[in-house]
Amino acid sequence: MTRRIPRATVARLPAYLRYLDSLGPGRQTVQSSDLASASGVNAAKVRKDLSYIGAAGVRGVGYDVEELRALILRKLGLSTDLTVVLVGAGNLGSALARYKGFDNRGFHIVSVYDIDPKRVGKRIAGIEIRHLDHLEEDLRQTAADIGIIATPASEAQGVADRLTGAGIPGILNFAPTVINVPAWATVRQVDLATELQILAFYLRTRREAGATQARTQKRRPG
Amino acid sequence: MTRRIPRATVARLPAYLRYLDSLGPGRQTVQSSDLASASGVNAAKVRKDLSYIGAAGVRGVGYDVEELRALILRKLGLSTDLTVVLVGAGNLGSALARYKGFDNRGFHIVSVYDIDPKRVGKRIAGIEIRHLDHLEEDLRQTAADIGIIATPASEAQGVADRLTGAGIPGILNFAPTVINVPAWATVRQVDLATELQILAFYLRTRREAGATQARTQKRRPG
DNA sequence: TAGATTGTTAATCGATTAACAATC
DNA sequence: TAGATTGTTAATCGATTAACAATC
Repeated sequence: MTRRIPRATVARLPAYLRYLDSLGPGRQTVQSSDLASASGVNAAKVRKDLSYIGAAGVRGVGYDVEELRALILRKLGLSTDLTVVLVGAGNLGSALARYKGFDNRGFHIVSVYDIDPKRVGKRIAGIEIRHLDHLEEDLRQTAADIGIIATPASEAQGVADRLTGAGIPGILNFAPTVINVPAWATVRQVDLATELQILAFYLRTRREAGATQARTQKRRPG
Repeated sequence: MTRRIPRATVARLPAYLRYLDSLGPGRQTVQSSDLASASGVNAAKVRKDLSYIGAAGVRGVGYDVEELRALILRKLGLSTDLTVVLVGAGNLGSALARYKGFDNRGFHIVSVYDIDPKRVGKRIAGIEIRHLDHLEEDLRQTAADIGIIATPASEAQGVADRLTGAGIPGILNFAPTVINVPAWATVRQVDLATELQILAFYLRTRREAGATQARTQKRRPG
């Protein structure tokens, strides 16, 4: 009987993995406190997270680096590489196609689609850009695990429908719009401008807190 | 006395804003249920979020679109445009420099830096790429609100130190590593490969749930 | 054994949601 | 007035954290 892994824990596992990957080959064990400071959380939380995935630490010693790494990879579903198709070969799409960080971590972009005749037929990172019309037949030949959407917002839902229609269960959406998919599929949304907007909120808050503090300090008798 | 706005609420405000922006000029009011379905949350949550920022809805009618839009912009600290410097003019950095979604939403990239002599002096989106050595003197001339880091992971902490050292209060980090900044500054991290890894987890979980279901169904008497 | 660190409990905190009175 | 929708309460759920017994 497998216990359910909390969402928040899942979201932190990649950070732990990244830290483990950054360690030299000489390192045998890690402590929860190391993982904590490397990923910006509390050591108790790290231990709790690791207990959710069933990691076996040794009291007084820590966790075995290789064992923990393999366990996280397995739990994340990364024991085997995943195939990815990318739709949208514009600005962002091209950068994603060339991004080394995907391939390094076992995500292989197998094809790139666009509808712009000026782009179709060209190559990015060695992959020929195909017309979106070929999507369904290509996927019948070779299924894919994940579709990345890097189109304008106006096209995103239509592309998502075609991706899920062709059986792709996972979508990473970079278009700045919420998309709906069937219940059996999963979407994650990355909105670059949203990130800046959230940052802007905290800048404003800090600025005002700072101003308040300055006023408060001024009021103090010198 | 301003009430503190919860983190989760802040993270949703940009989605509400995006929906309001998508409405035609004819639309006078919106209901919490509209905002809810457009941003994938519950209508009660929308109303709670909006009450945190002090929105004045009208019972039986809804919220005034323009008033709400202006309020969210103000609360997010977007009443005035913000200036951004970008460090790293590689693959991803170049795409970010050209990304229309930033400028559209009031984030103006004013300069781009790199250390590669093959890139320095060239232009992206009309902005000349300058050598990183000029960062501090440039920022003394014209301060900036936000620094975007799009360098390799190995350089990210050093760049963050220089950005905060030059007084930049907000950092959006695309390098796949956690960076530390002084307490008065704010960082947000966007890790593209991490997003795929989290997606992979849910794909695996769904796949296994589906397999279990299939087995269970098989066991049923036909 | 002494020191270190895990694994887990229990308390706390924060976010979500249903439900409905208030009121346009 | 009747219908619609907000604003808020109260219950619930999930995540975080301190603290410490267990144990290598």
